Amino acid sequence: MFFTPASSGFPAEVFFLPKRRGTGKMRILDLSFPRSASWRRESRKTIPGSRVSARDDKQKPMEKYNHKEIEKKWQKIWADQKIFEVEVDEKKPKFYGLIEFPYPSGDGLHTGHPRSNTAMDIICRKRKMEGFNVLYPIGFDSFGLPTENYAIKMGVNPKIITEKNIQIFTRQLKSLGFGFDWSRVFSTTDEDYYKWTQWIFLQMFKNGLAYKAKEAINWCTSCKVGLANEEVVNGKCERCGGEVVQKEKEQWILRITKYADRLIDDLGTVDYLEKIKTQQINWIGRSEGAEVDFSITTTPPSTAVGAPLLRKEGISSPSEGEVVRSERTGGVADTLKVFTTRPDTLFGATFMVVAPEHEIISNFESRISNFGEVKKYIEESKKKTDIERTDLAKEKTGVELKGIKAINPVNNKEIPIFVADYVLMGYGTGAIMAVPAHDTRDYEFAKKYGLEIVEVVKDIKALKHENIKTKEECFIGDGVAINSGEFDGLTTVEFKEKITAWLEEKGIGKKTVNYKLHDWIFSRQRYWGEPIPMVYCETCAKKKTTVLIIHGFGGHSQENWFPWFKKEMEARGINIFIPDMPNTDSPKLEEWLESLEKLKDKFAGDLMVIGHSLGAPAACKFIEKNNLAVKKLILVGPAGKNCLNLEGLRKAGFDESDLEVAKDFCGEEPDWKILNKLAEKKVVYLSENDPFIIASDAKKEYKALNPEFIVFENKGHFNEGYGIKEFPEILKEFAELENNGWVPVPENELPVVLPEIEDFMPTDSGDSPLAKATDWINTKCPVCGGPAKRETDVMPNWAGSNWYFIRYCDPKNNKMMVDPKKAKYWLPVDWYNGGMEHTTLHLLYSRFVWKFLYDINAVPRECGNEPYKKRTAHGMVLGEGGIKMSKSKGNVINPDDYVQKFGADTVRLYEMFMGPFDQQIPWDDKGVVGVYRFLNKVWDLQEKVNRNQKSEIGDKKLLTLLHQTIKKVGEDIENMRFNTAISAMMILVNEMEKQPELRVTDYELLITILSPFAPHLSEEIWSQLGHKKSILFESWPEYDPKLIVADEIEIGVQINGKLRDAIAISIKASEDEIKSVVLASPKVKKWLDGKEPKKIIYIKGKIVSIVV
RNA sequence: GCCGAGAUGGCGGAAUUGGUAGACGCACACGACUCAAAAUCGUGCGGAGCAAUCCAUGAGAGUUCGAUUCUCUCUCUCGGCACCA
Repeated sequence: MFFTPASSGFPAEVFFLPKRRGTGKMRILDLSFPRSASWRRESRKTIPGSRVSARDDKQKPMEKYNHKEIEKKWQKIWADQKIFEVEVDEKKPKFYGLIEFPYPSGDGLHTGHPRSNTAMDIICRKRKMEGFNVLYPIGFDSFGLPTENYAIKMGVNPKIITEKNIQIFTRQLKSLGFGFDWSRVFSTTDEDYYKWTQWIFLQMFKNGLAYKAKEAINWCTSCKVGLANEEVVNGKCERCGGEVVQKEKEQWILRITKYADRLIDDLGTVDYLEKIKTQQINWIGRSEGAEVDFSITTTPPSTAVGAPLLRKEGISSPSEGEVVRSERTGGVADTLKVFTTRPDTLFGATFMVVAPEHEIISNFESRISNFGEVKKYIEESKKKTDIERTDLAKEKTGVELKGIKAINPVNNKEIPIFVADYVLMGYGTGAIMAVPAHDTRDYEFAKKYGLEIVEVVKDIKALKHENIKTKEECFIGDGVAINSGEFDGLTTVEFKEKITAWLEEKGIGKKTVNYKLHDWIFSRQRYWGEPIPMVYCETCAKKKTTVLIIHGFGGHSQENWFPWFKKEMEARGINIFIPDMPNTDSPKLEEWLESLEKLKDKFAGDLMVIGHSLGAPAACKFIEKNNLAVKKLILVGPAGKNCLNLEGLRKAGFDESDLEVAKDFCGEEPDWKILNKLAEKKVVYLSENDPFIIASDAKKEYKALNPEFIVFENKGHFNEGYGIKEFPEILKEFAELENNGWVPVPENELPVVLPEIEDFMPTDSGDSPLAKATDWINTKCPVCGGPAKRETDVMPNWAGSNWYFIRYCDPKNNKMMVDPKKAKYWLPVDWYNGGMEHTTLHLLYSRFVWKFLYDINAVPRECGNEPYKKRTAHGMVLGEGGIKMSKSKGNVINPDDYVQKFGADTVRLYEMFMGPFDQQIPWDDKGVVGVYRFLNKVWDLQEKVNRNQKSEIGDKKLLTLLHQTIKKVGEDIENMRFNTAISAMMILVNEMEKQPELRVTDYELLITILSPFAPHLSEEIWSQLGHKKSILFESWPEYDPKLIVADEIEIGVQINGKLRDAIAISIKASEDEIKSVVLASPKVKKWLDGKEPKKIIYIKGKIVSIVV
């Protein structure tokens, strides 16, 4: 280790400090180093070569504690006695402490890991001593790009690298003595684990939360992988910094947006740091406002200015001035829909802006007179990378769409339409109404192009205080309406409400909520991830499914849950028909059947029919009459006379003519036996309080049909009056349907094991490297048994880390994701600590997945709808000099060296002592020495302990300090103020050192409160004090409230606000006594200089302030 | 640009219902032990001054008997978001 320069002749130790991190060199002390004069003097006298033996002889006999031996010994004892291995124990309260499981990178553990791990270890050890059944698990988040990239470079299977890295991490983590339950360890790359990650995906698919769609995705040109929006930072890849471009690709996507509201609202029920909550809320970015339709007119102005101009589908654009009403369904209306959070500024909307990608531009191509110019602008903006687009933010550009105008619905004014890239297609509707008087961006744009600015909100503050000037000419705050016709004088809040109601009434707008959050792109075109358990079957894809919904009496296609359902089905690539039936208000069965027969030719593939209300009997007759083979028949209502609830209908207010209609449809029973044969699967929805159908009768009547009955409490027919907007329960009926040919792998075939391949290189075409594994790809279709191909994309890294904390409760279960009994006991996590860098994505995703699992009862109700009760965050450990640690900078600090040199306890203690836990702190090599000295002092104190004498020795002051320290350490741990807790213990130890003798009980208390921080040392001392059991079985000490009050206190004396004196006085002294003592003090007398005090203020136990 | 956090000795930091600024640790200086070094122990350690004292918590103002703590203005640093309508 050491070498002696031949020229020097000095013992090597004089000149060389221990090896430093990173440099690989010895640090050489400069001989001109200005050491003490005596050192220089003495060093000149030294005789080379005579020292080493002398040192050995005369070294102070003080035995330093042997951290290497002690730490090894206690780590073995903890493991042998399985002290941290826990099981469900209903008799004890549980505590589940969680840290982010590490990614086993090739660099090994760095100093950031022990910071979080030690903190939670301290908390968990304290909880254990407080009597809790503590679960503190560990595992590895082992899928991921760095390993895969390394594998590509070295040509080794990532599996081998991962296993090796995990071994290194395991050894390192064990060397630090964390109280992990190692019996529960797993890695996300374990087949037993990712089987359930895949299972969760399948549940999402079956519940309509996973879909495959062709979408422009963020494509990292360097990693050759699609990224979630969340993974793109400033237009660059979060991971490698490579350029990100848009690429069209079929992707698996998870509907996280469905949970957006709950992900915000439920934050009210958890104990997270405020800033973490804010980050979640900002990321989801919910904003409430209104959608408003602006009609479009062509110039020269149409004769019907202000009337909405509508266009039939298929006609490229209307002729001048023509007004065409579109069909209610299927037509593309010529309105420009905008989203605004400020509908109250509608009167100030003087122009409109659409994003370059907006369809209106191509729809009106022939009417836009300057289309060439527009096209050029669009192409230029497409060429800009995201970075350029943001860089150019200062200067807004755009082109007017000449030849078309929009009409402001509130005042019928014609306003121009622009295309500009400051409007984003991805948010709202991709079009805005521009209100330059009250929006900075619109203001900038209007100024540049000389557009009209109409002020419609008056600043109330400015009205009250005329001298206050607003900073800019454009006022964006709330105020009072002006220039807004009948709405003048309303406050912004009132106005928003009124105008939204007005828009809804007129049918030109509605209240809307928008989110920044997008659905989560879940495909990665890589190798080292969980295979997505889906199979593509061309036969099934061709087959296609047709869904037909027959609405009820007085119904039509645009109401109830039908529009929502149509969208859901279309997203799955399913043909769906919801025809408007003839004479809906006085329907005749014959007419309906005729109209349905006309549709028949359009059906393709398997047919599924839903009959809703009066549509139910119509559906039955339709199928029977036309001898249609139906894959599934769903009836929501009575189809025959026996279960028709005539009494209920009368009570519900239907008159006799209505009942005649019911009789027309239901009077003649369908032939149930034939229907039973024609329909492969039958489901009947019932509700206990449905006025149309009596559930018990229905069950009898439908007996011959042999259906599955689904009974809802209050949802079978109509819910909440007429027309629920969404009916998610029904989606399950379509779960096994093909999604454009995508078929889920049957659950009993999981896991879909990642095949071993040789070439991991991703392709420029955007296909996963798995696409080359032909043996693996070709499989059988689980539905039709024909040849099919496996999905070759894999899941993102987040997939495994979403739910790992659930699996810890029951890591070896091969029957289910988690045993509900165990989940019920351990979950939710009581305290989760991790880095700030994971408080948006990982936290959001895992909360989403938890909520989903909660909804489908995969985690029991008792666990609640939030996975983490409490979430805190630690600051990053920076390299020396305050620079972020990175391999490329060569300043990564490996805790191994410090564990070797100073021991695990020192590393743990230093990581906690270096500064406030939540702030980022640079690592300081020298600082480590301080806590090492402290631990040695604690060890050396053993010499002072009087083991026989348990009675009063030592003074009361020490006892007071001891109990104050117990109090402080306990409180500081709870608040994660570990640095001050350690400092308090240092003060106590310094004080104990000064004592000639120590009571063994006092020393034991010190060791007990120190034990969570420095467990090895504490255990060793504890056993040397004669205890047989681990200190972890000791209870956490309580301080004596009487003892924490000192007998004598020091009180400061201020004269005219300046501190002039301090006097020591008994705690029992009264205010008057204190005042007289103060006034008698010579220093005070001197400063008073004979003057009479005007006022004497006494703050109890703190200060006396004299005013002259 | 917006949101959030922060700025205290040579360094990491402590102290807030407004009440003795600089705890604890590092570094440094001197001393003890040693032939010597390391380790250890002791003393000192914000600045100016021989001292009494004065000045000091990013800068400037204010409230108060008293402000690191509260209010206002400004500067800088860090983190998050970034044309989100």
